[in-house]
Amino acid sequence: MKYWLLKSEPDVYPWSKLVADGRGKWDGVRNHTAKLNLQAMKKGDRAFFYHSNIGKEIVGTMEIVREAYPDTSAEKGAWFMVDVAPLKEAAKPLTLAEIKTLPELAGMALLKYSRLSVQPVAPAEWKAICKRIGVPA
DNA sequence: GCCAACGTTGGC
DNA sequence: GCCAACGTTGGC
Repeated sequence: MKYWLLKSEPDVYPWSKLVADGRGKWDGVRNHTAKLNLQAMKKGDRAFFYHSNIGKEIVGTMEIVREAYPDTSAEKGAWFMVDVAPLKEAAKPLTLAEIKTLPELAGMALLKYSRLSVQPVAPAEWKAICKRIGVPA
């Protein structure tokens, strides 16, 4: 199983909406590196939901429930989307500011490639973050 | 094929 | 609101 981090601006698509819907389509990704990550996802992989811009924190965990398929929001070209379902809400969200202070998370893609909206998370990082936010790894 | 200009993302 | 990072576009 692989681990990922997906970013969304909460005023566009917040965690609360995903929870209310029970399942969501992760579309609109228009960056090639992010696209490759979407295509590498397997059903059953896990991902963090990160609120960018507002909040700047990891707010919950998700499961990939449908592997990459053509993005229905794309006018042309081969962009892809996946479907996700919420797993656990963070008992205590982990902010970007906190992530920067933790040595075990210093290598995160989130810090190095701040603009990448779909990025991989190392297993050790996944475990450390789950512990911090109070959800089962 | 190079590179300057420009647009977008996202943190501050 | 500003700015850094970085991807894309277009002139040459």
